[in-house]
Parts: sequence; C-alpha cells; structure tokens
Amino acid sequence: MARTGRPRGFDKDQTLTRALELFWSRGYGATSIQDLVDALAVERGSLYGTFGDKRRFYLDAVRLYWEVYERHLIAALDTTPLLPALREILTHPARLDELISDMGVPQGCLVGNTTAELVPHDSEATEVVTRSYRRFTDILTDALRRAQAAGEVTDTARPEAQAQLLLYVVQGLSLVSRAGLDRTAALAAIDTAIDALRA
Amino acid sequence: MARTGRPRGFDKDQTLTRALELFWSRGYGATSIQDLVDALAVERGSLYGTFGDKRRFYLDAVRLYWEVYERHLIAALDTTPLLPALREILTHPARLDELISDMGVPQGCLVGNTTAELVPHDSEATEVVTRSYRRFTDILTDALRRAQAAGEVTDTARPEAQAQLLLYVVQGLSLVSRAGLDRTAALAAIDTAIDALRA
DNA sequence: TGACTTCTTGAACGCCCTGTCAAGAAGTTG
DNA sequence: CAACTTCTTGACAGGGCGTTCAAGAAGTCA
Repeated sequence: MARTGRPRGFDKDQTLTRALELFWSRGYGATSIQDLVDALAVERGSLYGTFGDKRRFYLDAVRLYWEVYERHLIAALDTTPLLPALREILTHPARLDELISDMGVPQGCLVGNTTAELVPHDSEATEVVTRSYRRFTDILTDALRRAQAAGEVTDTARPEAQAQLLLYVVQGLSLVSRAGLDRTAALAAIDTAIDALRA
Repeated sequence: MARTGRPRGFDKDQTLTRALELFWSRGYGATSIQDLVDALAVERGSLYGTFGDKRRFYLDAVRLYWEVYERHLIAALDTTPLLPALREILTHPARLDELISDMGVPQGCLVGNTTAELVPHDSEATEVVTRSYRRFTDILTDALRRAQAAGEVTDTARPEAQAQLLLYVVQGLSLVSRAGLDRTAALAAIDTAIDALRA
C-alpha cells in the first residue's frame, strides 16, 4: 500500500535532529515554536502535523538523543581493556559527533537537562529519563563485571555500585560543563575516577 | 535615620525562603508569578516592589540557597576524621534541613537545576553558578589537603582533582535523584566513592 | 483527466504570562 | 492633627505563547 497525497517537503529525521540541537542548547521552556520554525525552515502547521505538540516533539528528541548515545556507549565499551574506553566516555560527555556536527560549547547531557527541567512534574519525561539512566547503569554494570573477572578492574566494590557512581560522575560532569569547562581540572578529576577503578 | 512609611506586611526573608522552595521544586520557567502570589500570600505589586522582577527574585533565591548550603558544608567539614563528614555531605544532597522543613521528594541541587535551565544563555545565572562551584571545590580542596597531610586520605591524586570529582558526584547524585532515588544503589555508589579516597 | 489524499502556508484565536500603575491603607514625624 | 512616606491591592496593558484551521498546492491512483 503505497502512500498517496502530497509528499512531505522536508526530511523528518533531519528536522528532528536539528530540533534536538535547539532543545539541547536552550532547554524546553526557552525554546519556542517560533524559534523552531525559524531554525528548521518548516512552518508551524507542518511541525504540528508531523510531530504533534511541543511536548511530544521534545520528548521524541530526547528519545532520539538517548538512542544515539546508547549506540555509541555500547560500541565504545565493546573493547578490551575497558578503562581507556571508560575514559573516552567520561572525557566526551554526550559525544554525538555523528549526529551533532560542529558543536560549540558543551551543552551537557540532554537527559540530564530534562531531569532538571521537567522531572518530576512531567510523568512521561520522568519515564524517559529513568529508563535512560537504567540502561546506562545496566550497560556499564555488564562491562565492569567482565573487566573485574578479567582482573582489570578492582573488585573491592560491586560492579553495580561502580556503574552507579560512574552515572553520577558523567551526569555531574555534563552539568557542570555547561557553566564553563576547565579542561585541565576536568581531566584530572576523570583520571582520578579511572585510577580508582584500577585493580 | 529611622525608616518611615507603612511597614511591610510580610517577612521578607521568610517569603524569599518560601519562594526558594517553589522555585526549587518546579524550576524557573514553570513557576509563574501567579504561583508565587498564591503560595506566598503576597500580592504581585508587593513582590515586584520588594524583590524586583522574576529573574532577580529567582537569582536571589539561588544565592540564598547557596549561602545556606555553604554554611552547612563548612560546618560539616570542620571535623576529624574527614571521610565520615564527606559521606554525610554526599548522603544528603542539598541538605538544608534548617531552611527547608518537611521536604518530600529530593529536588536536586538548586544550583545544578539552574545550570541546566538558565546556563549558559543567562550571564548572571552563569556567574552565580560558576562562583558556587568554585567555592565548593575550594572548600573541599582545603579539607582534602589537610586530610591527606593527616594520612587519612590517599595522596595518589591531588586534592584539587579529588575535590573536582566530588563536585561531579554530588551534582550527578542530586540530579539523578530527582528522577527517583534508589537509596540502596545510591548508598553503595557513595561508599564506593568514599572508599576510593581512603589512604 | 478527475477524484482523492496529504502536506503547506500563514493568519487568527485564546490563553496566560510578566510587569505596571493609580488609588487607598497604614504607618512615622513634627 | 497634618504632612509625608512606604506598602498594598487588584485591575490592566501588552506581548508572546502554543495551538488550530481553512484554503491552496502537490502529489498518487484509476
């Protein structure tokens, strides 16, 4: 059953990606529909017809953000040894180079930003955020468990606890980075965290 | 020169504190002046006359939040040994029991929330946030340096790096807590962080 | 070609938001 | 008591917001 009717005049995925960039840099509340219309070169009606209302649009962008991030996370962790990969993950908070080209100032993590702005009073946002955090710790727990078994990572703590701590570090780093990044201090802190994991 | 004219019909500090609670739970954008009027039982004109516009009101609340937090931080760290105090600080993110009575769900750290919502596009907010982070790391660096000298904390990393990492952990924990706190997992992560500091 | 479906356009709607202001109330000072 | 100052009240203005909608444009299908 082929689709009939006038075809869409813009690329849906690409538009969502650009909206994501805008939401990422300005946040949900500070990004108006008019801002999106101007930046995306798509009229209001088309945006509403394609993406629904603003909240749904935003949450779709967050979900896309997390999907891309998770893909990179899994790919990065699928290496041995683990610690250099972990350092890479911590060093580039929310690195989405493929998706977001030519990003300037660090914007933090969109999931973390959503947590601060929409959680807990928006239940759907809370669900998206909670699931993302859970996925992060699950993925890291697996990787840390393997690395502990291989003798690379210390087993003085359970991998679950190490993963949870790494979630805090990544989110804290992403957040604080928004206020201006002192790269030297940040790198020293990251290396301290990584060294603490070494067996 | 005594003040003349009709005296204010409400307590300024107390009103700012209650506004702080509201801003803390709902964020800047989602808290309207009308919300404040309803919750504070102070009319719009009086709020504007006393606190200036909404942004100034909010930033004053953030400054108050930080002042109270910093006082508690310094008091908590002025003990030996340091690590139990650090655990206390991490365990109760943004503990302001004196100021905020009967708080329910964790709201995160107001400075962190401000970072996500107003930084970097609001320069005054950026300044407040940056100064707060700087104060935090300075205070912790001093404490860690003393504890290293006393042989309590490991000197395998510089105290500046340890302090920066603790800032990330506190902010990450505060943020993630907004989305629902698993106390067991959080405590395990905190203990992992504290153990890593032990000499 | 003509019927049908979908997308585009941009004007318009209604709401709520921040911020203002004039009139009255409640104090202090001489 | 009279003059003065400050605070309170609540209506009001102006703007921007999210959202809708009718008319037209651009395709597909028979």
